[in-house]
Amino acid sequence: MSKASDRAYEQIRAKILSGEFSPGSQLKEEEVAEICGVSRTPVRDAMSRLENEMFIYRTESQRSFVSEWSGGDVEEIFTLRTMLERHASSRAAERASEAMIANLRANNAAIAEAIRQPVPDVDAFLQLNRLYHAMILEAAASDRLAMMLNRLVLQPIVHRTALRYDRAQLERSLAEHEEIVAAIARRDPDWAGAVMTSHIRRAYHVYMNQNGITPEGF
Amino acid sequence: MSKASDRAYEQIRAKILSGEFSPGSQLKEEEVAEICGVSRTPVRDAMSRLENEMFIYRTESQRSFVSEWSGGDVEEIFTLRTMLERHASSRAAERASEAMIANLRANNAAIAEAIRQPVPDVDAFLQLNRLYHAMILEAAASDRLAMMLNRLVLQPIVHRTALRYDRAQLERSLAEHEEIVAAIARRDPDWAGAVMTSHIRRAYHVYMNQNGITPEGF
DNA sequence: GAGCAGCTTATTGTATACAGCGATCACGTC
DNA sequence: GACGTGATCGCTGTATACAATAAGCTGCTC
Repeated sequence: MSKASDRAYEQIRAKILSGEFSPGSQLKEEEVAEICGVSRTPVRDAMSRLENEMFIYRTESQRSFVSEWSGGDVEEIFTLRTMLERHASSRAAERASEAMIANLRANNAAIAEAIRQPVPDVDAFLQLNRLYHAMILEAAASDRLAMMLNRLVLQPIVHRTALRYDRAQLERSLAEHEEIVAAIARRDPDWAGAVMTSHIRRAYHVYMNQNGITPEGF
Repeated sequence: MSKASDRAYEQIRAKILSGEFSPGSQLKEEEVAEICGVSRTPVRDAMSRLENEMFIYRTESQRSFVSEWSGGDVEEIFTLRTMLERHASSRAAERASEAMIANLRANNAAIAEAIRQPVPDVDAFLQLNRLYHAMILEAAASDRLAMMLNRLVLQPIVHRTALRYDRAQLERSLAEHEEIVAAIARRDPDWAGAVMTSHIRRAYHVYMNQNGITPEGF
């Protein structure tokens, strides 16, 4: 969107994720406006977006507070993501054009190059990974699905910076990406959906382990 | 939300659904503000909500237009609704408290009474029906699921006023509601999910028939 | 006559002032 | 001392004025 409103959005979001705005604390428009160096108008805009994304919630009297997240929320997000992404890849298997399939393959090749460096380029991996999921979503050709999923995917980035990737995990992720493309190319929605399901579920368990929520290995 | 912003939202939405704001036409904030008798501020609020619900879309230069709907959109909405409501009723089967189950049963009893009048009370049916789905959603205990589903359910009301209900259809709908509650009471998520799936799919086909999109009976 | 430059106008973005509503606290009453 | 009741104040909702940006038009050039 527009500049001031965007900057406000990014800043507030960053402060929530970093903990500077702690869970449960109240966000007052005027106060936030001063911090962001803009007026209340763009702040209100930003806050309504953040409310949609469930970073903040409002009481019945319209006061805003930073959402408090539990392990249950993380589970919920991944469960919904699983359902939606499975559906997206099934649809993609039915609808993707040859050009889209070629693009997916090219993306996977780029990922392979990024992670097979002497020291894997994790930033490049993450970016290409996002792009890959976005391409699947585009191939699914469902605006509403895209909207729901995008809102959801924004969220679990909470502790993302803390995630550690070893080479085996990166390779496994790539192998799944390739299998999904194969399933799409063969026009097999069940296959595509199944691989995507395990792809997301695995990501979920990696996430939970790394955040110490489930102590045992997998 | 607040009063002016809410009224603007309702008015704009109504005018879109009635066709007074025709698909593809531009909505200018000032113009709409005058029509609604409020200032641009609440209109902007309302329009951003409507954008979220995909009633309107914005160009890259931030101008707003009324969305143009196709049969594909309707299919998409029902498909997503099916997936989400199936999930909701499965979760409800795992989590609903005894009190909630009792409430669901009471609701179904109220529906029975409404539709078994000499002339069925369709308005009461529709309201109780909405309540029923809201209760399932509450029992599912997933805020994000609720948010997604609510945004989706708002939409297909497009031609709702045109829907005709005969007694057999109402009875069938009630029977499904009762079966879903039975499945929840038995804590059988697959059963609950399956009945809900067919419940929504049937509604979809009724809708399509009544709007003449699929000519053949079912 | 086609295409581009620059101006004009239409529309959205932001700031600010004021209105309204609910929360909170102080005071009085039982 | 607890609880209701009223006043104060803090925060959000709305209106309006102004700024910025993009679309469209006009007239110029080739």
